[in-house]
Amino acid sequence: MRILIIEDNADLAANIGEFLEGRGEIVDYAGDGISGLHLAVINSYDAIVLDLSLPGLDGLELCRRLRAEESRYVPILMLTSRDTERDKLLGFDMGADDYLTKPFSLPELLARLRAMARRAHAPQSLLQVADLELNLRTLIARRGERRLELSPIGRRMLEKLMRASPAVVSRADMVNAIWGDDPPDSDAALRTHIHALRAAVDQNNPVKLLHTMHGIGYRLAVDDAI
Amino acid sequence: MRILIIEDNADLAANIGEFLEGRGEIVDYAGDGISGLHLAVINSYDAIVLDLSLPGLDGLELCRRLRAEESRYVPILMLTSRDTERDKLLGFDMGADDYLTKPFSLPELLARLRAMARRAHAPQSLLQVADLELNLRTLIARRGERRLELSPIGRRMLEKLMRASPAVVSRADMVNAIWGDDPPDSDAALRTHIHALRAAVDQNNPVKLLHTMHGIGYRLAVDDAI
DNA sequence: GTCTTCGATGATCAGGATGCGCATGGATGT
DNA sequence: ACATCCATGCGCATCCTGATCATCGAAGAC
Repeated sequence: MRILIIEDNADLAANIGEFLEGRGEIVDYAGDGISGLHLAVINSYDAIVLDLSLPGLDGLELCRRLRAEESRYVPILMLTSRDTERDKLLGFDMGADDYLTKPFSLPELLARLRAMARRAHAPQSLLQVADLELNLRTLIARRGERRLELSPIGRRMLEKLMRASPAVVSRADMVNAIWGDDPPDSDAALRTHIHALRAAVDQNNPVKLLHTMHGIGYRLAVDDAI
Repeated sequence: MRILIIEDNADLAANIGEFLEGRGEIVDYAGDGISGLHLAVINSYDAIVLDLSLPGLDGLELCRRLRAEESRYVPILMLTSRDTERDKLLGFDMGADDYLTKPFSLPELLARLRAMARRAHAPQSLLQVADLELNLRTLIARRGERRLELSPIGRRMLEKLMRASPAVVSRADMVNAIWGDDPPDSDAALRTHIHALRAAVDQNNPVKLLHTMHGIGYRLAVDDAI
């Protein structure tokens, strides 16, 4: 998952971030509301951790503005300092999906983030394209009866491609989905991973699913599909 | 937006309704399938929230009957109680546009409703001229049943021509559409690409679509059209 | 009306640029 | 030690371009 942390307490943000990164998530940070909103609009996150009290633009206002955007829906988990704040929040209900009162345990934070993200994708928690399927809960991918061995990056690429299918995923979108703001220097890395993914998906199968759109990107679909 | 909620659980319906009204939406209620279907046919909603399990007429059946109507298409979001129910749904696919498994977050429900409504009014991503079509999402072009092999520049030229059809696209416009501010030195490049595009589109077909307007530009249309 | 003329366009091809697949080895973290 | 990731280098495929020659069409001369 790609997660945005909006939190002005640098120590807390670092704590959360290190923990999440240790569990294989990709984390971006924002120290204030303005830059947080900006990042949230620019990029596409699977979930946002948002502190209620922020300098500049507070959590409630940020939430409201983000929901006002007609763009993609992003699950938001709000952090509050005291129970009283939280109760007040529930009355207001500015559009957060879940709440957590400090102090909290990091494993619980992660669990809630995953639950939110899973619900957000609920109808598609089993992605299917032709005889290829990816279970987002177990993270197991299959092509027919054969189970595919994928690296974490390979899985994310596959997920991105399957969600977009049968549309094309541009190289830029793919790079952004995998590495976010910090892509590797050359684009050779993407080529290498595509190569590995293609080997996993299409090897030993006459029906090819992963197609290259020269100069544009990649596309996952049965060849003659629309 | 005007939204219809068909849900027999009065508490849940009230919850959803209050939330949506708090966000400025207009909400109608139905407590069972029969009255829900009636309301849906009489009025014109931007979206419908439909519980799968209903007394009298269940969600699937209601969905089917509503789709059988020759009237306006209404986006339907189906609520299901358990993942198992949802899996069954995916198999049946009775025409709902989206699914949400209880429990769900209200902001997400709203986001999905808005997304559905927006999608219902989405700009056409399939361009058509006679039996020629170009899918802008998959970037696949067809002439009848035959699939066309196009280069990136060929695709952009075709898109430009199809959008303009049946009007003429001047050479200057075409050059600008493809290369922008940095056109090639000679106009030979454009001629070459037009040649390639003509070969792809009109070869082996008595009905020619790509016409040259001498001294003006190019035009994509059936010969005898205006 | 017909012919002539010349600029505009079509057809074709080869060289060069670019994009991409693929194999390999080193770097990194666990 | 192992998996994973990423950079390098090579070779192939595709694409783009410019050159050249053939053809077409509009406009004026007769």
